[in-house]
Amino acid sequence: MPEKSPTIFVIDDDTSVRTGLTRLLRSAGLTVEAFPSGEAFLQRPPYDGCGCMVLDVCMAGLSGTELQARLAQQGCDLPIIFLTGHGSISLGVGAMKQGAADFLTKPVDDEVLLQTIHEALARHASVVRERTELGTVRERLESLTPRELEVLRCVLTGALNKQIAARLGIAEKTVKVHRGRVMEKLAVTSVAELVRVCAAAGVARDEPDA
Amino acid sequence: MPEKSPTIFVIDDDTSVRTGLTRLLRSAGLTVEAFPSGEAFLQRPPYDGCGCMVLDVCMAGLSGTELQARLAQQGCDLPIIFLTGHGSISLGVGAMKQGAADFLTKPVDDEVLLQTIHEALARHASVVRERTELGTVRERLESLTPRELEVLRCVLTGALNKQIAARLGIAEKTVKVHRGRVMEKLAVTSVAELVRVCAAAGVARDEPDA
DNA sequence: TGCCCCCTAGGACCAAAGTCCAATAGTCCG
DNA sequence: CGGACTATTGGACTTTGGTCCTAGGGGGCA
Repeated sequence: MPEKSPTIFVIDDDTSVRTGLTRLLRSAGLTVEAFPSGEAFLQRPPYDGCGCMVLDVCMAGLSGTELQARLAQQGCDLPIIFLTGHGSISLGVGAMKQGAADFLTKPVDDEVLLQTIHEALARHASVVRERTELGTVRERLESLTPRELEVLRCVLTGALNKQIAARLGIAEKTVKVHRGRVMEKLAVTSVAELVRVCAAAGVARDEPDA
Repeated sequence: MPEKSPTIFVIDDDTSVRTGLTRLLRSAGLTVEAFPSGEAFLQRPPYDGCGCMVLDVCMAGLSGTELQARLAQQGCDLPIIFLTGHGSISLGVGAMKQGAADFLTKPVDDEVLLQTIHEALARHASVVRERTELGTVRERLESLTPRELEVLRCVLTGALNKQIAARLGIAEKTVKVHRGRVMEKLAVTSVAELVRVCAAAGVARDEPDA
């Protein structure tokens, strides 16, 4: 199936700006959802697809940067393009330090905005892809029993089965069984693959000493 | 031995600013080198230790952002803190997008600058550490013969010795020999370690099909 | 020409990993 | 109480991986 088309979330408390932006982006073939405030956006069920946000810095209630902080804290990875009427350098630089995709001043040139959005979408597409793959691996990792996870951690250190057995106080035979199940559950066929998927998923390996 | 103390490179075409900054930073216990222009800094032998740059945006000759681009292109990873008298939002945001550590407006508060520098140094220290480790691995990788490298790439895919032998058209025995030498030269004792160091050094693995 | 490095590889083994079948025991849940 | 799941292990093998020692052929270099 084709990927779901990316969605642009426009958030601005000025109705005319909102409708103007929405019209512009829709006419460029983009899917748009517009909100009059950060609070309104937060009401929305979390979006986990590809997309980006176009966010006014200065709004009543939650400011743009406050919303940015809130979203970051929630683990939302949508790239944020800020728009501002009367911003300052430090505001812009601060937003960028917090991970904003860009920070544009109003009135913004239509072409520049579209260009910026497309760059953000392109970068975000790969972020989403990676996140999705990571999800699969995480799911598989969670199907491991505690013992299997222990064995996995040892395997990641490069320990031999007999060393693992000694560390866990069980027979080498048992280690082999767990190890086999780990490979099966994680759907890998070699230690090389195993190390890679675990590295991607951030599985800590046991410290080899102790 | 203790790490060499980090060096701050101050670049500003205004002599009084330069001496002022130098004095401030030295009194804070930092090592400083000051230059009147980007060109002057580029004359200097490349610095590969930990440090950071404090760079005026607007200078005759190479501008701050031009120097930033030049350094990035040369692979210099020193964090850059920009200082500007009359900057614009887009200038600041652009510098940040290009990877600047921060972008401060003059007159800059002494405390803020020192704080910013210390943050940059802290982050750069780990970058340097990582770069150093990477260098060791790269060196070892270069000591591999072409054939050993081929075998390594196959091993990273998780292929069995016999599969590697088939793909390279040699005896399994020979694969073992190469493989053993690879492990020795890279100073690792397990496939798990091998995969990790190669991932860190960005060794591409062979495509398993073909 | 002689030396060194690289690639090759066989023989002889040993250690490690993985597999199939079978079995015991504890825990948790309906 | 009877499954379902987990953890554990034994036996019996097969396959793989890795290490000695030995050794020939090709290429580059002093």
